[in-house]
Amino acid sequence: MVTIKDVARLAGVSFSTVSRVLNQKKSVSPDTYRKVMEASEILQYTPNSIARSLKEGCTNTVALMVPSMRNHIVPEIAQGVEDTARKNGMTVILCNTNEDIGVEKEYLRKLKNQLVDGIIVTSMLKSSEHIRALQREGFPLVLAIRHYNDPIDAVAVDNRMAAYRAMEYLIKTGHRKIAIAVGRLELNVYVDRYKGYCEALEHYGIALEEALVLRETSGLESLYHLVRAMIRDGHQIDAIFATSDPKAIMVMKALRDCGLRIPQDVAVMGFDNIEISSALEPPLSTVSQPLYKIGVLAMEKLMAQIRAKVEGKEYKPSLSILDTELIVRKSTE
Amino acid sequence: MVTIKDVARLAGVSFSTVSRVLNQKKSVSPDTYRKVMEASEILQYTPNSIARSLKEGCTNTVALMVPSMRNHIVPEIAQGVEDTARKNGMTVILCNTNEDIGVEKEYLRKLKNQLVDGIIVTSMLKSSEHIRALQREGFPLVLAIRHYNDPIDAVAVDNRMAAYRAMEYLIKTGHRKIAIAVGRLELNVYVDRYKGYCEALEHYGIALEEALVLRETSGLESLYHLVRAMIRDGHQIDAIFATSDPKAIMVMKALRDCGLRIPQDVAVMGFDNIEISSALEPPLSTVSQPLYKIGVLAMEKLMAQIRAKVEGKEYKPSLSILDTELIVRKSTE
DNA sequence: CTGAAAGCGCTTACAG
DNA sequence: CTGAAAGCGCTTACAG
Repeated sequence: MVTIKDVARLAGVSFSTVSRVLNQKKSVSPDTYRKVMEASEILQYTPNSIARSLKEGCTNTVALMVPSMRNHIVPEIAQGVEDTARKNGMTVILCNTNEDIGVEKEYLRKLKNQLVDGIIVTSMLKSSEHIRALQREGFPLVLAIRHYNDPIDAVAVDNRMAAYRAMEYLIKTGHRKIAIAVGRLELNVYVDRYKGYCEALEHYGIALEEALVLRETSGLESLYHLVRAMIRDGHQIDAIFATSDPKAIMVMKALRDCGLRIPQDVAVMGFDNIEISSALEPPLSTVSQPLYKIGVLAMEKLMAQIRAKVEGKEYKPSLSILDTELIVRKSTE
Repeated sequence: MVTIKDVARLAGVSFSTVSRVLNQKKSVSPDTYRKVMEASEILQYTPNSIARSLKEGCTNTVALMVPSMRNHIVPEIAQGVEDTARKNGMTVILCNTNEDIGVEKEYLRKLKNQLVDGIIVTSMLKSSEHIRALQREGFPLVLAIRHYNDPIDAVAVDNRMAAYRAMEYLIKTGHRKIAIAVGRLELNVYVDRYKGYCEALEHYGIALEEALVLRETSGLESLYHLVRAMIRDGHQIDAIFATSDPKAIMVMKALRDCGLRIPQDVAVMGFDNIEISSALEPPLSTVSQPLYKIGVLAMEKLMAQIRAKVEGKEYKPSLSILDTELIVRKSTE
């Protein structure tokens, strides 16, 4: 391994001079500058960032905490985070909690004092008190997607409003018996989408029927059976609002297996606009979330927090709400 | 930040004793041990891993280099890598090259001397000479999915054989005019799947028709147009072998838009078995790759390499080929 | 303009 | 069994 001392020896100067040349250009003679740069080039020297981190007290590294790589929206957010981090000379550590709050705690403990300058959390649960504690200690922290109205920097969409708009579209195109396939209610995104569903029904004078509320319990498969059971029990429906695209795909499969046509018998609306939604048969109407942008913005906010902390300035956390877009395709025609 | 000195002060011992207690249990009196552990507990002390890394010369961190988070097989591999790393006290850095060899080089340069103990590369291209150079320097390195018969540790599947078996199934179920939707040939996985296609045709005495070879150029959309053009030009086909599931989904869309039924008019075979393949209409026949296991094994091999390097033992790189499985569903019935 | 020194937080031989 | 010292590779005031 090439160190600063090797460069100093080859250049014939002290190693503090090498450091000075490589970091701040001020106060070095042109001749010294040239010698150091040449030696550095010849030896292909790159400063040891571990040593620099220890000295500087910052690592130029952030953690991205995700609930699972299998979650369909995670990769696109990670793409945004990593792109932005890389462009700014930062490195991203991948922390997968597998939706396990114990693993989350473990990771935070590990990351807190040392490895990272800040954390982006996409796995926040209502009960994640250790994350709130971290923020109170002044540790740079940004929530993405999942947030619970804490005074913590966050980037998300207005799930209630987006769901309301999607429902409104279904209602205005003549649907009245609209079921919902809703995700685990421990996640506020699903609570909010469910609220939007209820509010739209209420606003348009449609009674909420508990039998049409399908609650995903154990994975996508459970939804398949709930849809089939609802149909088998004789509930007449003309639309289903699925609170995520993978749920919508499973709902479509269940409906087809019941002999129902989409959209002639039952319209299906999704949420997320994952890549393949447009290639399905029929193409899936859905709500588009700007996932990449959420990743970018989360990283930018985190860097702003880190900068403020280094400069000793105050930073005021805020909630950024990005726009969603209703994508109408054949599944609701 | 709590340091070893704070613990030493509270416990009333020297900081070297604290380190000794916390690292190797030998040669400490029970009383000292107790005092240090208590103080450490009270202060919630965790050793600064940056300082430890600098001293030890290793970081317990590895890099996972991926071509893109949008690549459908990447998240599942990452899941396997991260799970295995975490269970072994290692941390994973996410390096996204976006299929850009310049970014890849940049990352390697950054990671090489310092941050990580080893690298898992899933983005290897035939032309990635800098990766070969790294391996020759003795840097712990494992390739996953993509490899080119270099003497480098690698984990993959036998794409040629898997494609051959998939084609054999199509042929044995009565298909003769089989088109292929093949990915970019700079990736050996597609070259090998294409070879399997050719060999199966040859073995069963079916002539290879260049007009039935659809080469994806710029993204999935290009395939859509190639399929439609082939049909419009009057080429009679009874099956399409798509070399990945996303390609198969796009192919299915194109066929439907041509008024063709799947599988009655044209059977469709995919490759990868991504989660939603079973929920498509019709459910997609495909080849299942053990992606999670590939991630796990890649990480295990990397740890073995790192261990060998630390212990100064020799390590012999090897290629691990995992089994694929042909999944027959309705799209080829 | 440049070198010697201190110090970031730790680990580990080396004395005692 | 335990403390003092050296040193990992760097940065940055401090002298000169």
